[in-house]
Amino acid sequence: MDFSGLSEHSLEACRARETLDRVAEKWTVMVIALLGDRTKRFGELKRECVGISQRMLTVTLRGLERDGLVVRTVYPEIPPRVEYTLTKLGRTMLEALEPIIVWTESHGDEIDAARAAYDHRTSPEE
Amino acid sequence: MDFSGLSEHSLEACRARETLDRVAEKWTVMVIALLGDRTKRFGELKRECVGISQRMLTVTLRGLERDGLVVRTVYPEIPPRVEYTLTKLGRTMLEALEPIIVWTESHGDEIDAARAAYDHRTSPEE
DNA sequence: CAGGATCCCTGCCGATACTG
DNA sequence: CAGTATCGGCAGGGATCCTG
Repeated sequence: MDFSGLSEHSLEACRARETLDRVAEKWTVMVIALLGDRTKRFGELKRECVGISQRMLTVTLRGLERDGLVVRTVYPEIPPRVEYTLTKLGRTMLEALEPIIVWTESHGDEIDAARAAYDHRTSPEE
Repeated sequence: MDFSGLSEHSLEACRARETLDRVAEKWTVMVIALLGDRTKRFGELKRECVGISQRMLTVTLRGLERDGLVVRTVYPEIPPRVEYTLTKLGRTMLEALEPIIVWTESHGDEIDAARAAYDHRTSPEE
């Protein structure tokens, strides 16, 4: 594992953080993961992204489209139908995301435990 | 690659997102990566995290300590010396982070290009 | 040196209402 | 159905000043 690019060159690091901001955008990872299955419609994503607002789904999808991670296809029908699909770039990103997604799923408990222990140490009262 | 856990169970997905929020915290990834080299002092991290404020470095490190990803060691000297080290859990997280860090470094240009093309399509004026 | 405490402002994001 | 537009709260985070 070589992180010299990150730790030695601040420019590289800044660049990485810049791109990571996109990953960090609250709903990005979930939307990308949901589209990993297959092409989906707007309403479908909205249903599966529990808790997301209509506005944020739109904003997130626009951002992903802008970054070339997702393609948006509009079918001129009534009622309208819009489908979203991962691009090739989007799929490589999902692959790169997989380890950290798996990590969060398998280490969530450890973090909760560490957090509880920390909170108990710092404020044992109550 | 199986993301059925993410796409089929919204609870799992929520859980993952919750943990990912921590990863998303503006400086988390950079600090973790910088500590990947070796144990470092507060001032050292501050110098290497170009652009971070003193406050945010403190806040970030406290969060990481709380989550059991980093250990904080205070040496009772004058002037004070405080060192930060990745825990075992922290190192596994860094490993899981590596692919996406590498991805951002190697696909930054593609994203920039896609973005420029998108912006040109939607607002060609100027 | 390594922070704690304050002030303050920006922009993220949710809620709501409206449209092709 | 799949958006756009608008308003508003509030928390993330920067700048600054102070301390053991």
